Amino acid sequence: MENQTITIYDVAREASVSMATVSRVVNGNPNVKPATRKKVLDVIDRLDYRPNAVARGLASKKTTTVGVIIPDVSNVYFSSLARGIDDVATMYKYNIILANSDGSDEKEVNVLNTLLAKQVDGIIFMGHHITDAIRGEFSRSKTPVVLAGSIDPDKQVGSVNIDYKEATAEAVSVLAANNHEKIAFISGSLLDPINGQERLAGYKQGLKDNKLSYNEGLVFETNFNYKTGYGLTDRLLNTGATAAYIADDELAVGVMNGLLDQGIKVPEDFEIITSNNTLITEMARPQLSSISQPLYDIGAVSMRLLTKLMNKEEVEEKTIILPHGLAKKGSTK
Amino acid sequence: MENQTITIYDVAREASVSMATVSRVVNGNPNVKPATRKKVLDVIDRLDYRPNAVARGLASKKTTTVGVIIPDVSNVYFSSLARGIDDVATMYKYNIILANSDGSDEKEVNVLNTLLAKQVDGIIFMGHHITDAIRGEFSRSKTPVVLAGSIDPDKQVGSVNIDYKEATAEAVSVLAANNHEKIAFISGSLLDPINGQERLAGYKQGLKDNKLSYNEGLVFETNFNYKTGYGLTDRLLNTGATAAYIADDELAVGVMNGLLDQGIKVPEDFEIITSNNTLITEMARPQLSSISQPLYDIGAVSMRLLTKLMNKEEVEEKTIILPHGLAKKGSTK
DNA sequence: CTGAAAGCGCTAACAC
DNA sequence: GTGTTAGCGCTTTCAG
Repeated sequence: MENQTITIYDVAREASVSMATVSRVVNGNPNVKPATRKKVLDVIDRLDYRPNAVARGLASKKTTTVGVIIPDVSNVYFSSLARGIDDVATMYKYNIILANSDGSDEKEVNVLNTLLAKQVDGIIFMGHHITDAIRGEFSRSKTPVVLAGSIDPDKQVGSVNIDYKEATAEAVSVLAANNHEKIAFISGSLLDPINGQERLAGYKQGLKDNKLSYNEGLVFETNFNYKTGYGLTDRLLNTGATAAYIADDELAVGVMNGLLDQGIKVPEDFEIITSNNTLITEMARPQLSSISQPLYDIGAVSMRLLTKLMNKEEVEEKTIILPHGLAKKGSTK
Repeated sequence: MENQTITIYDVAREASVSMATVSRVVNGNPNVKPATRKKVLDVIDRLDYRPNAVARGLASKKTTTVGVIIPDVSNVYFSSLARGIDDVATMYKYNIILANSDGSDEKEVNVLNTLLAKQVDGIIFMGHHITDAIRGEFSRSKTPVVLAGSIDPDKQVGSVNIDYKEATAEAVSVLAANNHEKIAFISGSLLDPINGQERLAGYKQGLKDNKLSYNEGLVFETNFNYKTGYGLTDRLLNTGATAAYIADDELAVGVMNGLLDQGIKVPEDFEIITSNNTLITEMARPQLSSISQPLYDIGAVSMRLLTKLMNKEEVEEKTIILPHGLAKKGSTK
């Protein structure tokens, strides 16, 4: 009972053609007479032959798989991007090797290296910041890279994002329009460009646009976690803030629930605008007003851009900015 | 400016040894004199040599990658499993090819085939039911398979789950203890064994244990979606139900919010127990009481089981049942 | 402890 | 249109 794997050679023999011909029909090469094509196809069917993608990869130097480096798949923000990435990948016949990095600089480098060792045709990177180590690896290898929902001030590689600065400024303006004087800014590490540069700049811009002054005491540098948000209540109230822009939905629900549990009414006593408009903004009560961004599309467009890069097509602009919006719901008046 | 990829052969030449020796040091084979090992390592470092995993895969017939078939990564239930899978995979030096199936029978088969073509060493399958087509592919290939959080009545392949029947019966008993006469059962397709067999059986068992009679009118077959749950309110109330067991968290929040928005108080007028105890049960107000299951662990244990199978180790029991619990929160009295 | 040599299964010129 | 022939980069006997 040998379970001999059947190869292209077996098919060639059975069909009395050369392996080159078999390869041609398998790859849809038109230079094959219909009759022989049919003959080969029949044998393939009879023998239940399946091309070995690994051998093909070695011979052609293309694996039709791309690496996706993600901080944490179980986080809705990232898994939404991942879904968009995979759908477009499938559309273009690519597969995805998904690797969690936990946002750890060290893991990111490790993971990137094993992905490269596996000869992926391209890489999609999601992360809060690009370390020099990662940047070095990126430029050292000629494998195309696209950042999805991640900012690299250097703009050396492709990227797809929304205009975080503008979106944040708008959110702050909405809050300011309701006569709040003290609007808090609650985000993750300010060392991450998306927070420390984009969003913070947008916050300052928003304040300025509404003749409000910037006060460092209203800036909260924390992490994107429900419990963290929930625990922030006292510190937040102590600043005298009556509204807040929050950079993450889970964090925002935490903050809101913390306020509610202390008897603070949202939006009557405190207004909140969050950033990702994920499903949880709808599940929360009151529903959370939010910047809306096309998460699925950011992933999808990233992958589409990557296919072009892998295909060495001309790309007019590899720093893509997608449109955003503002969904007013129950946490603003 | 040739960017010639540097191969094991280059290293061998530079280090004045054979490629066999280089291969040995790269693979940690102990049969190498320390001195030569060092010499080789130095050259590897100097040349910045990186083994080509594809070539290695072809020669060794092992790719150190496993395929993961998932209905939808952007669903927290599945992405939590995926996280457990990836962590253990990384621990054992495997990578994950992640493929979304949308729960479509056809896509599942396609995806399975491309995964097999890519010579994955093993497969983790998540899905609501196992079609004959899939079962056929599973038995045809000798690639080991493990089901994660998915039931196959046939038990031909490995699987990791909790005891859904028992857990559901317990949930129903908790509800019954609060003197509800009409307890609804709200789940997904009853054609899926996990719902139609396990959970429904548990529901009936729970009713029986509490001397309540089964009434088909209280069984809701729907899908796991927030909006669907939200839209269920009228039909649900019309049955006269005053409590419900719900098979999915998003669905449960939908149902609850629908009730709340019609002025029904939870848990005073209506009690709810949901099934997955994901983070959203905590974010909801009131918080949702839930069966608790170790999602991350189900993924992790699945992957661990798969490593054993791939390694041809003896496995005492390949149908693994993990413990569950019941977390009482705000949606029950 | 080390080297030689034969593949792994397929693609890609290059002839005919 | 179709066949021949080299490899792709590495692992793995088998000698020695």
